[in-house]
Amino acid sequence: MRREKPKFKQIIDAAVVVIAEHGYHQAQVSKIAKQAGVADGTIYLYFKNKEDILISLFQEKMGSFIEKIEQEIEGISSPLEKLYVLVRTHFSALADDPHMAVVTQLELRQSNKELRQRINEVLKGYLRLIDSIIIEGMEKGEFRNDLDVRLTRQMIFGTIDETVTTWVMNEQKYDLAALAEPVYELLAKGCAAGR
Amino acid sequence: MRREKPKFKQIIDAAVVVIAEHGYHQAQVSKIAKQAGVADGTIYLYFKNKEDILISLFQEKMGSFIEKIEQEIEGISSPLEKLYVLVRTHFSALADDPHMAVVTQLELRQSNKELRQRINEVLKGYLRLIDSIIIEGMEKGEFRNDLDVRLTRQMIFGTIDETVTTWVMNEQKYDLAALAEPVYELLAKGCAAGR
Amino acid sequence: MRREKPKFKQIIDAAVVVIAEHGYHQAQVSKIAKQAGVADGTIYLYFKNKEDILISLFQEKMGSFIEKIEQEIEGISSPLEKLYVLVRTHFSALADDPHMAVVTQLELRQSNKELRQRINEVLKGYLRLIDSIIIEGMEKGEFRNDLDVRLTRQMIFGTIDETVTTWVMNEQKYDLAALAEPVYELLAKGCAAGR
Amino acid sequence: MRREKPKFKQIIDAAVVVIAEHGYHQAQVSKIAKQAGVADGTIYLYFKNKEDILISLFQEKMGSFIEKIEQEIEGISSPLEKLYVLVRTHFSALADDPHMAVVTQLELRQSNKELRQRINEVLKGYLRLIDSIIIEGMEKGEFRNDLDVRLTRQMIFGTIDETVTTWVMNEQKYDLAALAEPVYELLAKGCAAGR
DNA sequence: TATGAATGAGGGTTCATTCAT
DNA sequence: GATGAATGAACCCTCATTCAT
Repeated sequence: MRREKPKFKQIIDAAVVVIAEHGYHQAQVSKIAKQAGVADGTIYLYFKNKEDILISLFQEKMGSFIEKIEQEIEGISSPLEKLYVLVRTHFSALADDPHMAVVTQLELRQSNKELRQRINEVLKGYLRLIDSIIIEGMEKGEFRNDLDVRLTRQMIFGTIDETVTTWVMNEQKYDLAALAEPVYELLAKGCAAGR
Repeated sequence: MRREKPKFKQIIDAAVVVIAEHGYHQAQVSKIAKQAGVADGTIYLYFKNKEDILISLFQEKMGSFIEKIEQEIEGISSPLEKLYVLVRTHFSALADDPHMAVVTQLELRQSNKELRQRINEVLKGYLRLIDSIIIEGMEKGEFRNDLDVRLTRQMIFGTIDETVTTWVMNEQKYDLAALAEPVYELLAKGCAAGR
Repeated sequence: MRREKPKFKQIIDAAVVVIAEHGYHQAQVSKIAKQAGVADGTIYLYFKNKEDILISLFQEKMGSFIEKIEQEIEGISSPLEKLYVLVRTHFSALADDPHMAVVTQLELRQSNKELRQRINEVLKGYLRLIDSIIIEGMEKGEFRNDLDVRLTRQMIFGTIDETVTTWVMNEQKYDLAALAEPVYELLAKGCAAGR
Repeated sequence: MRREKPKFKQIIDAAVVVIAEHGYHQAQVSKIAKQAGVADGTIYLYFKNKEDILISLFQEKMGSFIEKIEQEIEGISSPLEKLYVLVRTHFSALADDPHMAVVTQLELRQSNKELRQRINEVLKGYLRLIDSIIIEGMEKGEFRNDLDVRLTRQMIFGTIDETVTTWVMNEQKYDLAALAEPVYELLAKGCAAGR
C-alpha cells in the first residue's frame, strides 16, 4: 500500500506547505520536491502527475479529517450534541493546522473543474455524515421533522465553510474555535424541534 | 467613463460566454476577443490586463445584481420579508442567467488569490446589505436580539451560496427558484425571535 | 497560402541548417528559432508542432526536388536517357546542397516511425516517377519487357540511395556527380533490352 | 568473455522483442530489463550503457547473419551462384525472423548518428563479403570486368536493402523469399559478362 | 552478482502582452 | 481608435544511470 511509504506522506506534507506559502499557481513540482527533500523525479514514483498529488493530498487530509470527526461523534447519542461536536471539531482541526486551512479554503479552490470534481467526491463523505446527523435528529425528535435534508445540510455546511473562509481571509486573526458555540446555536435554532 | 463605451460591455459579455462555455482556464484573451468581435489588441484599450477583465466583469455584474436586490427590497418594511425577497431574488437572478451562474459559482473561483480578494471587495457590498437586514431585524424585534451579526450573515450567505453551487454542480437540473421558500424558512428559524 | 509567407521558408531553411550541423536529436525548437532569427513562439504561428516543421521541410524540399527532376526529364523521349538524367539530377542536386544531403540521408531517418511514414508519402511521388520511366521503357522496347516494375524501381532507388548515403557517410569527400554515369550504366545493364 | 554469459544473450533477445513490439523510442531500459526478467541495474553489469545494448545486439545478430551466409556460400564455386545464394539467404533469414526484420530495417535506423556509424562498422563485414564475390566474379570472367567494385556493391546491397525495407513497411504481407530469384536476375543482368 | 529506489537534466509548447502600422 | 503578428518566459515529466544494500 503506497500510502504507508513515508515518502508518500512526506511529499503530501511538502505540497501543503508549498501551496500554503506560495499559492496554488506557484506550487511547481520542483518546489514541492525541494520542500520534501527529494528529487523531482521521485515525485513521479509516488504520484501519476501533479494533479494526482493534489487529489491525494485532499483524500489523505480530508479522510483523516472525517475520521477524526466520526471518532469524536461516536458514542454521543444526542444528534444536537453531535452537531455541536462536528462544528467544534471542524473548527479546531483547521485552527490547529493553519497551512491546511489556507489550502482547503482558498488555494485548492483554484484548481480546475476536473480536480474540483474529484475533490467533491471526497467531500461527499463529509456531507453524508452531516446528512446522517440530520436524519437521526429527525427520527429522535430533536430536530424538526419537516426538514429538507439536502437544504439543511447545505445550510450547515455552507455556514461552517463560509465561517472558516472568512476567518482565513482575515488572516486567521481571531479565534476560530471560539466560534463553534455561537455557530452551533445558530444552526441548532434552524434545526431543532420547538419545545 | 470607459464603462459607457459599447465595447467595454461587449468584451465583458464575451468573457462571460467564453468562461461559461470553455471554463476559466480555457478562456484565453484571444478567445474573448474573437467572441467579442474585436482584435486581441483592442482588449487592452479597455482593460489594463486579463485580470482587469475579470474584476470588471464581476464588478459590473455584481453591481447590477446588488442594485436589483436593493430595488426589490426597498419599500418593504419587514426585515424577515426583506430576507425572503433577498433569497428569492438571488436565486431567480441566477436561475435566469445560467452562464453567469456557472461563472460566479464555479469558474471565477479558480482565479488566483489576488483576483479573489478583489472580488471579495465587491462582494462586501452584498454582505453589508445582509448585515443591514439583520441589524434592522434585531432593532425591530423580528430577529432575536442576541444574534452575532457577522456569524448570522455568514450563515445566510453561506447557505445561499452553497445552495446555488450545489445546484450549478448538479447541472442546474432542478428548479432553483423553488428553493427560495424552504431556504428562507430554514434561515428564518435561525434568526427569528421566538413567537 | 502559408507557404508564400517568407517566415515559413525562413524557418524551414533554418531547420535544415540546424539539423545538418547539430543532428536530428540536437535540433531543439529554440535552436531553430534562433537560427531563423525569430522568437520561439513564432515557430508555432507557422507550424503546428515540431514534427510539422520536419514534415513540411521534407514536403517543401522533396517537392521542388521532384519538380526539378521532372522538368529535366520532360522533353526527353528516350526512357534510358530519362533514367540517366534522373540519376544525374538526383546526384547533382544533393552534391550542390550538402546540408540537405546530410538531413535526408542521415538525420531525418532518425525520426520516429510516424514521421517517417509521412515522409514516405512524399517519397511515393518520386517512386511513381521512376515507375513511369520503367513502364515507358518497356513499352518503347528500350527496357526488357519482363521486368517486375516494383523490383526494378527498388533496384534503381535502392542503388541511388545507397550510393548517396555512402557518399554522405564518407563526409562527401569525393565527387558524387561523377558517379552518375557509372551508376546509370550499371542500372541500365539491369534494365535494358539486350541486343 | 561476457558474450557467453546467458544473461548477455537474454538481454539482447529481450531488446529485440521490445524494440520490435514497441518501437525504438519506446524501448526503455526498464522495459528491456523487465522483458529479460532482470533488474534494471543488472543491465549495467553486462552493458556499458543503453547504446552498448543496441550495438551488441547488432554485432551479435549481424555476426551470425554473416556467418550463416558465409557457410551457405562456402563450397560454391560460381560467383553468380554465390550472389544468388546470398540474396536468397538474406531474404529467408529475415523472412524467418520478423522481429529482427522490423528492428534492422526500421527501428534501429532511428538511432543517433554515432550508433549508426558503429552499426556501419559491423555492416562492413557484409559489404566486404559482397565485394569478394564481385572481385571473384570478375576474375573468373562471370562478371563484366569493367565493374566498379564499390558501385556494384552499392547496387547489390542497396537493392537488397530497399527490397526488404519495402517488404517490412508493407507489414510483411507478401512472400519475401520468393523475391530472391527475380532480384537476383535483375542484379545479375547488371553484373554478368555478356555471353 | 543482483537489486530497484532514487536521481536530475533537459525541451516542446502556450498565451498574455506589445507595438508598428 | 483598431489591428494582429510577434514575442519569450515559464514548467511538467521522462528515463538513462547510479549505488546502497
